[in-house]
Amino acid sequence: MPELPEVETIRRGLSNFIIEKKLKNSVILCEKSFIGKPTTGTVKNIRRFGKALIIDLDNNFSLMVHLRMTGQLIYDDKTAERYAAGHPSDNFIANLPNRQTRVILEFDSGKLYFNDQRKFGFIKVLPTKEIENDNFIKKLAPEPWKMSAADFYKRLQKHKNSCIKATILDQTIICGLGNIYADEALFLSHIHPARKSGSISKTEADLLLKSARKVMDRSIASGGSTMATYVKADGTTGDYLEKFAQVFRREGKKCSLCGEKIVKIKVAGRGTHICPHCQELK
DNA sequence: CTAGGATCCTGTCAGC
DNA sequence: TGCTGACAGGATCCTA
Repeated sequence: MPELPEVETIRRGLSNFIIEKKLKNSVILCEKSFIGKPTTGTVKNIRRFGKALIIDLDNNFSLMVHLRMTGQLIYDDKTAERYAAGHPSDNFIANLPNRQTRVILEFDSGKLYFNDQRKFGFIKVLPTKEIENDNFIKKLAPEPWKMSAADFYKRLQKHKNSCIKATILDQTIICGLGNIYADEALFLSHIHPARKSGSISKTEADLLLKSARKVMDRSIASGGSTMATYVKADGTTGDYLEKFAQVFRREGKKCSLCGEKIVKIKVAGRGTHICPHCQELK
């Protein structure tokens, strides 16, 4: 579920609450959701690699958190408001723990709940120095801001027989986009998601890269695409979908550019939203 | 090596 | 009401 902007939003938000707090105990309610040996230590830093969140402790170990499709992190300190971010669903955070709570990280003050309906996500403990050698982390491609147009074009050519949407969803080709921002970036670029990557011109690749940066920049600036069902202690409410999304989950509504109806199709095995007029399948 | 589909898991919703 | 299949903001594994 959460894509790069959501994870970045979580990183920033959570930093306000758990930096310098001591992790004292890990309650593992679902074995599958916790990889490695539980550890204790004080939180020194929170980093992000693509959609993965890294919580560095002062004992040379780090917690890697990947929310995958339905993960949520909710920090609850009885003395403060609750901070919740991740997969949008209010019933997840109504009572804690609840039946979707997989792990509880207990700090010297407050608890961080890891909820995950589908159990695809995980928290993994590993030595801090090995984070960048982790199988998932080390394969990640650069994020759009760090990739040149020429490099991006070259990567598309390498996967010329895949459809462009599948290509930009592959984190080893370009890192950070998920289903929302892939659809939005392709719409802004007037590119049909089912086109072969090899058919994308240099000009189109350049526009697509810029669009990817743009949709994610906007989302980060508005606190992610999280819906207003969140309880956020810092007062922010992610509203990218309401404010900026042009196609995602807007099937049946009018395209903001031409007025034609947005339709939902299936591309690369994923629900995909397009304006059939603005995004022609050449 | 690439490309496409199945798969992990739980929950919800549309349609019969 | 009860059942069934499709689908879900991700990534990996298996096959050809």
